Parts: sequence; C-alpha cells; structure tokens
Amino acid sequence: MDHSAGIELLFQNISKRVPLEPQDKMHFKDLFKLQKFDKKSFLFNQGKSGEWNGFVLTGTWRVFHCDDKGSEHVLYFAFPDWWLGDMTINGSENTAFYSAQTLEDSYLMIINKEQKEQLLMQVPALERFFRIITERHLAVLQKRFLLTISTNAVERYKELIQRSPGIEQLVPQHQIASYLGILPESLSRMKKQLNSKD
Amino acid sequence: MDHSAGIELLFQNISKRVPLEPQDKMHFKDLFKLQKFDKKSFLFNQGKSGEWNGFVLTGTWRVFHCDDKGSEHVLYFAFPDWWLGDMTINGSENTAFYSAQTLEDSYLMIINKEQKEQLLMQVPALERFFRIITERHLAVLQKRFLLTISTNAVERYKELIQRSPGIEQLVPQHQIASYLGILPESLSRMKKQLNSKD
DNA sequence: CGTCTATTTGAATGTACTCAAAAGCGGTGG
DNA sequence: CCACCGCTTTTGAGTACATTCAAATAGACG
Repeated sequence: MDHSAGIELLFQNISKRVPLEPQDKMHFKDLFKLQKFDKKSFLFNQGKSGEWNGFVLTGTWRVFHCDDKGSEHVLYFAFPDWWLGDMTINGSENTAFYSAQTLEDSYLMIINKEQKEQLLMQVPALERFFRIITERHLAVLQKRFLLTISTNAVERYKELIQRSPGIEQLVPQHQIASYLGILPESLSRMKKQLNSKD
Repeated sequence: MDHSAGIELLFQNISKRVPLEPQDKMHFKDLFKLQKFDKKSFLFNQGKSGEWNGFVLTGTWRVFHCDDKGSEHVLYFAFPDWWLGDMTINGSENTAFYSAQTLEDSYLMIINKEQKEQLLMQVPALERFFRIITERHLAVLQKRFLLTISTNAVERYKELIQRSPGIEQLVPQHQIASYLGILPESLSRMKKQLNSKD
C-alpha cells in the first residue's frame, strides 16, 4: 500500500457520491497522508486532542466511549472504505469524546481537522460529499437507536449479523456485545439459546 | 407571523453558523413558503412521500416512528428555531420513515426537498450550513444513544429535564416516556419514586 | 355533563445485569 | 514442544429494572 494507491481508493469513495474534477483531486492529493497503524493503536483518544480524521484502506477499527463507571461502549466499527472521525462538541474543551482503535494492523489516509476545514472551503464538492455522508450516518444511527429502544437484544443481534455478515469473524464477541448495548455474558447466553433452537 | 418575518428568523438561524451574502438571501426568499399547521397536523407522514423540510417559527413538534407492533417512538421534539426533516434512505421506495406532527397550532417555513437540493448546489454557504447542523444532530444522537445503552431510565429522565427545562410544560408525559424509550406506566412510577425522595 | 384520552396504581413476568467462578484459547518463553 | 499467562467465553445463582395486562382515577374538550 502506498500513498497514490490510497489516494486512488479515497477518490473512488468520494466519486460514488459527488463528481470530482481533476483539479479537485490535485487539492487533496497532498493534504491526505498515508499512515500505518499497528494493532491496538489509536487514531484519536477520548479526552485528548482528536484532531485527525481518517479513511480506512485496510483493517478493522472500533470507535468507542468509556463512561464514568469505566465501561466501554462501541459506537461503531469501521472497515475498509469507511471514514473515521470524532465530531464531538465537547463543551468548551476541544477534546475527543470517543476513541478509535485498530483491531489489527491497518493503513489509513489521514487528514488534520483544520486542513479538512480549509479543504471543504476550497472544494464545494467535498463540502457536499461530507454533508451527504453525515446525513447517511445520522439516518443509520436513528434506525439503530429506534431498534435499541423498541426491541430486545436477540432482535438487535439478528439485525447486526444480517446487515454485516462475517462481522463475527472480524470482531471479538465481547465487542459485538458492547455494540449491541449488552454485556458479554448476556451475548454468550443469548447465542446458546439461539443455537439450541435449531 | 408573515412570510418576511419568517424569512428573517430563518436568516438569523443560518447566520449563527455561516456568513450569508445578500444575494444568498435573495435566493431562498422565494423558495421557502410560510405555512400554518393546525394542531395535530403533519409535515410528513411515515410511509408517504416525505418531501418537505421545515423550519419551526412557532409551536412544538414531535418526530416519531411507528414500529411493526404499532408502538410509536419519539425520535426528537422540535421547538421554534429548529429544523424538521426526514432524511431516510428507505431502500428503493422513496417514502418517509418518520412522521412529524404538531402538538399545537404552528407556523413553519417549508421547502420542497428537490428545491432544497437545487438551492444547496447554487449556494455553497447553505451546503456548508447543512453539513454543520447535520454533524451536530449526529453528535447529539450519538450521546443520547450512549446514554440509552449505558444508564437506566432515571438517569435519562434527569438528563432530559436538565437539558430541556420546561419540556414537561410543553409535551405530554406519555410522549416524554416515548422519547426516553420507556412506557408511560414506567415513567409515572419513576416520577412517584423520585418525588417520594424529597 | 359525558366522552375520550392521559395518568396512576397493582400484580406478575421477562430481560438483561451483577457477582463469582470455571473453562477455553492464543501467544510467549523456557 | 510444552507450560504458563492473560484474556475471552461460558456457566450459575440471585437481583434490578422495565414490561405486560388490567383496572381505577384524573383531566381535557366539546
């Protein structure tokens, strides 16, 4: 994986939503950096600066928040071709509310938040792109939220493995439990129940 | 309340996030329509077209989804100076996933989704505006989601009345229960408990 | 005043949590 | 190659929180 291959994947990802002119591509060619992340390293870290956004080239990531009681809650997983970012308004302090950690060695295209802001000013197509994908993220989370308050963990588990088949090969079970909003013990019991019904 | 007063409020709302040129204002002056909604009427309706976005001038709204079992779940309430819209990707069918209903007589500035898309193309500042407020909505929902999976209903109730003091005077209790993701009976019991502890 | 809806109260049930401990699994060093 | 360590998953018993179903009370609106 090298820089120009990463830029090309990034370009393809954006082109799925908005048309990009060659001069637009020139603009972000230099602003995005390729970076390798070792397993278990962080792109941003709760309570710290959180000034980087990333586009996943390879590897699986988890974005999570650690609450006052010390429990971690997975907000989402990110796979190749996904975007990673913390868009928190964390009061006056400008610290991240979430942490992003790789589950395995990973390559990202990363960009500084300030530079991203500048880039969006210069390239209206990108502003449009991020408006569109943010709307999609919001729509997805709205449905997940409704699913969470209207059904039990069994339904949420079924929905997840249907929506993301193969996720159980990529992500350890206790983190899937965290994503579903339940404890690892509960997920284990649940799966036992489901298997016994075959 | 007349059209130019509505446009003025809308202009002020947008100006809080992005600078607007006089010619930008000219652009949407005619695209936004003032409309009065009687109590209990809808801006968009689950399963139907859902082609209107709105900006609340007066009145309180609820946006909710009705699940397969027939239960309604409040996604959010909207007050004056808030935006209303359904941004669902509902598969191939282009129908709304949510309904928006007024709790009282209300005035909105409304715009057709197609016209809005055109407007965003023409006015980059507006594209930027909607990117920013969508990010904020996402950030708010992320926190609400985490609160929902990490705490019990008492904590969520306390958080709500702290964040929106006076909401209990505007919204009936069973709809607050729905927003919290619990049944009206549970909220009633909860409040009794809380009162007995004073 | 009567009807319709919202709220309260009660008893029984279900779902997931807590605390505790055992079993499984993967990686590392001897 | 095996033994050990740390981490993940499983299992168990008891508990907390919110639901279900049912009925009574209170409030709002015409």
